Amino acid sequence: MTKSEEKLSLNFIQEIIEEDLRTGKWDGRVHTRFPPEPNGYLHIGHAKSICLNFGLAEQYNGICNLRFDDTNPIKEEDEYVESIKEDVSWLGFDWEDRLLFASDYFEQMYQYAVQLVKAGKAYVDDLNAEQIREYRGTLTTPGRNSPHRDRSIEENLDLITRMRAGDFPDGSRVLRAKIDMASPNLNMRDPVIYRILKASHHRTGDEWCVYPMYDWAHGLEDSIERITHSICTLEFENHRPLYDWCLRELGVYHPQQIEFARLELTYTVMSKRRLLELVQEGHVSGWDDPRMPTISGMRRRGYTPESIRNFCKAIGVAKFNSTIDIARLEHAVREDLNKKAPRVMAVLRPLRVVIDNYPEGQVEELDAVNNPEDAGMGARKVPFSRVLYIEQDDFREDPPRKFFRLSPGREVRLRYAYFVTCVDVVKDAQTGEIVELHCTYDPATRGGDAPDGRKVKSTLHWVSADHAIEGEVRLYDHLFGKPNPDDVETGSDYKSNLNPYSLETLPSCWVEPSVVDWKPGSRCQFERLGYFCVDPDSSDGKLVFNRTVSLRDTWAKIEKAQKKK
RNA sequence: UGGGCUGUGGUGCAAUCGGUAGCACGUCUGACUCUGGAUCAGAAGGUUCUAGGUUCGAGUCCUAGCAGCCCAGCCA
Repeated sequence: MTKSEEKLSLNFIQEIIEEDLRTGKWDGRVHTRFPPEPNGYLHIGHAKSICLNFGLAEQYNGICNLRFDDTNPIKEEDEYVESIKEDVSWLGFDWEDRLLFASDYFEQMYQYAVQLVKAGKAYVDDLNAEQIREYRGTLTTPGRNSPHRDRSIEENLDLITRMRAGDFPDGSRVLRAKIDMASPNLNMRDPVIYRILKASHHRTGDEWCVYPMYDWAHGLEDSIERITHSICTLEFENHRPLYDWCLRELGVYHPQQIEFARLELTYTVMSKRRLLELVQEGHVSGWDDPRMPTISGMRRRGYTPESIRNFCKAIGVAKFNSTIDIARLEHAVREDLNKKAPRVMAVLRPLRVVIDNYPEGQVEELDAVNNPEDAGMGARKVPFSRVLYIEQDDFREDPPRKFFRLSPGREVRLRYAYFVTCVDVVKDAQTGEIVELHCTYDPATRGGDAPDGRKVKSTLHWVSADHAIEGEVRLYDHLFGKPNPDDVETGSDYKSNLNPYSLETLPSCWVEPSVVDWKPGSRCQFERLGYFCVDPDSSDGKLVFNRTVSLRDTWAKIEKAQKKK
């Protein structure tokens, strides 16, 4: 996309920002924030928000804070803070010196609450949670005022002081904003803004026993940090009137809240609750299981930060609740890895091949290009010898139509090596299973080109049996079998759609020796198969590879179409 | 007779604040190729939720419907 095209199609948030810049609403400033609650791991949906907030700041010469919205000590942990920091920075964003915590504003937020009480706009309520719910009314009927709604300011002040001092047990009292119990927006029916929680906080320890609720805290955090555009997801639209009310009543700096649609992806689930459930029930190996849509899972799977950022840019930002086809994510990694990943040959399901006319004991080091897309990535040597492995899929004794690979009597090219022709098929006497192929090679085709100009229909990857190193390969597929995991029979839940084939482990594959020293995280393309990366489970003796994504596979499509007929 | 938001090809997003629907992903052809990859060229696919209305002209404006999503935590 060129600059001028980008200008022509601004998303609705960019439009707001540019208008603000034009009118000087924020003195030309753009200051956003990414405000995660440290109660779980980040996923690709958060990546959309991160790219949006940091991206907007970058685009308009502004800044973006990383702010932990840690107002509920019961759910929050340092482990999550650390993983979130790692993920945001891995994605390529820098919060510089603006690593912030809502908990650092607890005193100020409390003082603001006192101010609200003094203004007669908040009161301490003795109703319990159940009673508050009853008094709240329903979607179609108005609520009723609490009997404690009209306490004197003095009494409220005394009560809130004692709440903070720890005089009352959990749940016995709350501080409520005094707004309107008949409002059609339930969030405005005297929302609770402080609750008593005698819980230890991951940063403030036991300093506090009252904690602010989201609606009270969030706007104040934005205000204190002098955020200009407070970007959040659609479900907070109903909260905006309250966000505005709080800041207006206090008469403080007042950012603009803007809501956008959260990301949904086909074949996966995105809610923290469900991801946690998958982890806890052992459907996946952990938050960083390569099948998870978490940032840590995708990192382990082999996704690059660039591919995720490109994906987020490509899907756009709007207010329509949409579901993105996971093929777009896969497209984004392929596009990036195609340019960056060195090519390697590996055979996943080995079929032994003996080159009958190749001298026993001879080994040749053949030249192979590391990346045809980038000459700068150089070349390497791969050893060739008399006994090789090729992919089982690359041979058919009885080739169907349009099958171009090896079959009896047919000549194909071994990549960077020689033309070979299949002359014999050896089968297991008992099972009839093909155990070995015999071929002859044409010495004149060394390197892969025939001096007489003859062509072959296909090129196969291969490894030398004596030189290849053994490795484990883990193939991943979609976590769920249906585009929409919620598409279930009545009575069962999304988990009944878990894809039983989402992980296939191939314990003994053969990889060309150039990868011996590779470390976890290294990425490559196994030619003709897909993009892979070295998993942390690798040990000195044995490398473990994760398949990030397969290559586009035209033959698989043809085969599938043929089967349908 | 709760309120808020949204509705454009299979999917996602555009359309210079009325000018006659475009891009991407996906799908399907073909070319090229030492990856059936990549690349390149092309095709199919939309009565812009519906019905009225304003206008020379409406995806854009008006009216009335319909559908979907969100809200009754002392979660965020």
